[in-house]
Amino acid sequence: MLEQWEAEIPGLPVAPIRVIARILRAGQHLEHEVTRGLSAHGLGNREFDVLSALRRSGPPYSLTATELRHAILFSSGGLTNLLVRLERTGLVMREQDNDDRRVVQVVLTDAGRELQEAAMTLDLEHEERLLARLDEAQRETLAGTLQTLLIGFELADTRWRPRRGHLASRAPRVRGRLDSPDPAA
Amino acid sequence: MLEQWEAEIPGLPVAPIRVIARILRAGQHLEHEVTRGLSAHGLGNREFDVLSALRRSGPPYSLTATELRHAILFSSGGLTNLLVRLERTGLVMREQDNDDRRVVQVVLTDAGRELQEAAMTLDLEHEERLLARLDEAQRETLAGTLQTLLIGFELADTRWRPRRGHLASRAPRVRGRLDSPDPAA
DNA sequence: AAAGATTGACAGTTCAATCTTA
DNA sequence: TAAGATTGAACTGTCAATCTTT
Repeated sequence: MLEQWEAEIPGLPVAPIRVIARILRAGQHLEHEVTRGLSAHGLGNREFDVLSALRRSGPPYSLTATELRHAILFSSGGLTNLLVRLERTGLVMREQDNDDRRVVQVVLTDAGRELQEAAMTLDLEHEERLLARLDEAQRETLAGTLQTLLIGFELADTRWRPRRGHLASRAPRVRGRLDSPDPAA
Repeated sequence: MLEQWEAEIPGLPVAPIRVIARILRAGQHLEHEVTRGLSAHGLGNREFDVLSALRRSGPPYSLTATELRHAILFSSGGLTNLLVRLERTGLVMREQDNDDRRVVQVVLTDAGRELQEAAMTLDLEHEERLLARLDEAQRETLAGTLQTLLIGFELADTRWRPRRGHLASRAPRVRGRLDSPDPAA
């Protein structure tokens, strides 16, 4: 492809294509593969992302709709639809926040937690296979470089940037929620 | 995120997430950015991909629908719709192949070629800015590793694999087309 | 005013079924 | 029989407008 451009339009600054087009194309393949794996559980990619975000947030497995939007880079309306679907299948519940009645708390149900864990187990094996061609050093470097890229994107992109914390909250606690009874502590 | 998983489910083999989730997320950001840039020309991501594939194939700027499907990883029906849109706006033309009347040849019009070149100029500048945080060595390594990943995907995925050539034709010629008059040679 | 969520109109994608040609 | 392309149904996503709450 790069050879084609060089032959057609010599001197074209095609360098960024090598990185960006490949990320996009790899992303397409990966998304397709992951989706295929999840379909065994009747889940879509986005549904799984929501369940996973809730699961890893720890008890009480609850996040606000806005937090979820940032976690999965989704539009406001799109998330509402997603949550409606998940609620209809009994995987999450939506409830109004008592402190600020504008916000919706999304809570993972037991069924949702079980499904997420089953799906994740298979998904991780699948992902491991997809990376088979890379050795440990390559994965390490790749992960690091992507991290650098991502930090730039998330800082620059005003669309998804929350006002407080989120990316900045890499300090002590896993996720500082104020109202968690946190019975497991 | 990895810290959250480790805290919630110790020992979970989350390693692949570092790579795969980041590729997916970076892909989302990049797709969004590229789309934003192209919208100035009234083009979508996929439309631009089609025009670009045609442009870089060289004179006579013509590919079959199936070749385009592989170039942009698209479903059969999706491509038809895409081509209808592009034809309606006068950027490509579809014509039946004379040798095999099942196949459709897609030809870039002059207007399509001009629009592609204008859009690409801006897009490359934009992409360059998106990579600003990476130095030359990082880009080089990243491109190489992604290449390794992609080769694995494209070999394994029966969905998009053409019967002859395509990826396998990394030998002498850029793209071995049999019927090109190739006046530029 | 401004933020959070929802709604409805709209566009784009995939999938399965179909048609034509090899 | 099979391959290439098209069609139509169903789904999913974005966007702009709206409603409620702060």
